[in-house]
Amino acid sequence: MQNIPSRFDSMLRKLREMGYRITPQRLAILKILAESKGHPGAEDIYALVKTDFPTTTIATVYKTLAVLKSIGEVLELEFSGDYNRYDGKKPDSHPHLICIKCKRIVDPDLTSLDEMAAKLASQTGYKLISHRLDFYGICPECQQKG
Amino acid sequence: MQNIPSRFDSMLRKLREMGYRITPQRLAILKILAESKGHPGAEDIYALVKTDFPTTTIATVYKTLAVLKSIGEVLELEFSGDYNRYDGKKPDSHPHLICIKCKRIVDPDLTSLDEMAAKLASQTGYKLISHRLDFYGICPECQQKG
DNA sequence: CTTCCTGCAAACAATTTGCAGACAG
DNA sequence: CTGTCTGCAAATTGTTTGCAGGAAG
Repeated sequence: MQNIPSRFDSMLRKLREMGYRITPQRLAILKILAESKGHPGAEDIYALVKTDFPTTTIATVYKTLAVLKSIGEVLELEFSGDYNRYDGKKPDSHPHLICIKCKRIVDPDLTSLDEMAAKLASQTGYKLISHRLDFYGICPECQQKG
Repeated sequence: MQNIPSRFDSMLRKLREMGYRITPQRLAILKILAESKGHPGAEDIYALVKTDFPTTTIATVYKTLAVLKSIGEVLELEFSGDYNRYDGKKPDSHPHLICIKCKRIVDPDLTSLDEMAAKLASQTGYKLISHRLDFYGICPECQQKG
């Protein structure tokens, strides 16, 4: 568990380090990413930013997300049908558990994936950069609702 | 390893069973999926079909892929930036090893994922339907080319 | 014959881009 | 001041859809 201020601070520091300008819109987006418990999409973030900065547009959100992606401070989960989801709390590759009904995404505790990756790299000669592991299923709540 | 005729035949049989019509275009697409060594995208398939059936359109390819997906005879690998890729040889969830330079996708031999999934299901109460495990890296050839 | 499929074109939706004016440093 | 960022609108791209004619069964 990381506490909220530290993620916000480290994102902010990294932005400064890399020479990016600190604008109110960017601060708002950082705050949302650092605080959001789930894995919001661009539109979710946009809706939240707009309450404080009504003139903001979705393009600004996407541009800021692109910057954060490029400096490794946000993890983008791509979905070709649905919109992409963003994880600013744990920006490095990690497994996700996705409910195909309610679309909720949670982070399960899983070990042994790193060992698997290391073995794979030595077996194949690939230089592994990242990975993606998603499990698709139906969460307990949705199972009850039928 | 499955041999080529059997995948083609089982796809064809499944289509028949489910009451879908067997058209020359569909046969051509089945053949491509059953024979292709890689993980072609819709445009790749389209280009191949067009050599035999010049009037075919990409819409037909997508519609056929949708049918095959719905009966579980093809696995769709979604990418939000790039085009999706299709695997007709092994239509069930399995790990992939993706080169971020040349975009080649291969199937590594990995065990232990099923155990991991089983443990996850019992720990979380989710009913797991499928999963997706992609490793992104740089293949040996691309490492040499710099 | 009847229903499903094909081919064409237009529609879609998430994301990206170009540009002029605004603002951070 | 200067270069980057914002906001707006238009472009992009892979994929989907509606519909009329054509073919499978």
